[in-house]
Amino acid sequence: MKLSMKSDYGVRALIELALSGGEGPVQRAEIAARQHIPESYLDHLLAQLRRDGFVRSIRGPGGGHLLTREPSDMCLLHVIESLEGSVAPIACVEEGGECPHEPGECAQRWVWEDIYQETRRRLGAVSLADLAERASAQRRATAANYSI
Amino acid sequence: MKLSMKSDYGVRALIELALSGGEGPVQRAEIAARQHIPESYLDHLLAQLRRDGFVRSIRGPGGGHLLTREPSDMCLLHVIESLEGSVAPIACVEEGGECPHEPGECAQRWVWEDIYQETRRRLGAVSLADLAERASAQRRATAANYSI
DNA sequence: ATAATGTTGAGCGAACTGGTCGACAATTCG
DNA sequence: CGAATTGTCGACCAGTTCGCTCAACATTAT
Repeated sequence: MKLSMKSDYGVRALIELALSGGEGPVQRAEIAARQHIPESYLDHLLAQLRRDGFVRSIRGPGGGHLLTREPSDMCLLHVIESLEGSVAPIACVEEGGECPHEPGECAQRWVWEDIYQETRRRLGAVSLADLAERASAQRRATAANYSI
Repeated sequence: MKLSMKSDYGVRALIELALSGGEGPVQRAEIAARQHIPESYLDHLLAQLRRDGFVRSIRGPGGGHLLTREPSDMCLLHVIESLEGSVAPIACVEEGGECPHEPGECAQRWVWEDIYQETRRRLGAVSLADLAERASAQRRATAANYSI
């Protein structure tokens, strides 16, 4: 029932890009440092996110990574589904899934189906902009604490 | 984000016991056969469920497994938490958890916290009796189909 | 005693996770 | 042009988990 680090890391990376929006491409090393992600692992996540159209990249000196759209136009659900594959808690709940044991439906399925839909609904309601704003507010608070 | 087979199997086993309530102990082999669970694997699940007080067992010939309480008095949440450990989608959301990266709170945590609580709420609202009733209705329907 | 049953723990192959590394491609700058 | 900088891709790897098996043992009805 656990989410993998992929999603956590991936979302953090996107938040970082959102926070640096409009300041040109951000380099892998910088994302990794600021969000404490192993740099060579971040490769894979960025690759996946690029494949699914969340980021684009620029090679060569001065290159880096950029969001393809406005942070407010990207929801957490799509990001997680890109990285995690699916947030279905049990296989038979996904599109076209069937309970392998019982014909038609099994006794538990409706419960998980409900939880699945609710999870998707909630993740779909959160945009990258929401997360970035929260992260930035948090940084300001932390900075204020340090400066006392 | 997947539930393991443990929970699925374990819940099925308990449903089976609920359906056979009042008919004396049910043997491992019978539960396994009726719910298509590998018999020797079922051992571990029953052991766990016994440790956490959902079933008790009687040894020797004529022995088997019984629920310790009324099916209506056991909710899905407790069963799943016994078998799965926790339904927390991310570690920092559990009791006493802290985001290892960021001090205080991380930008994503609130989302997962909400989903965690909602999931627990929904699982807590479903009793074993509900599931057993559904399973039995389904069996009647299947039997009716076959008899046409 | 014997047979039927549950109990326990060791172990196993396959898959997955989190991560590293190295070769390569593209781009910029001198 | 060539060197430096950056991203891209795929192989690989150690460790863990998953689903499952098995063998040895404990308990009890007959």
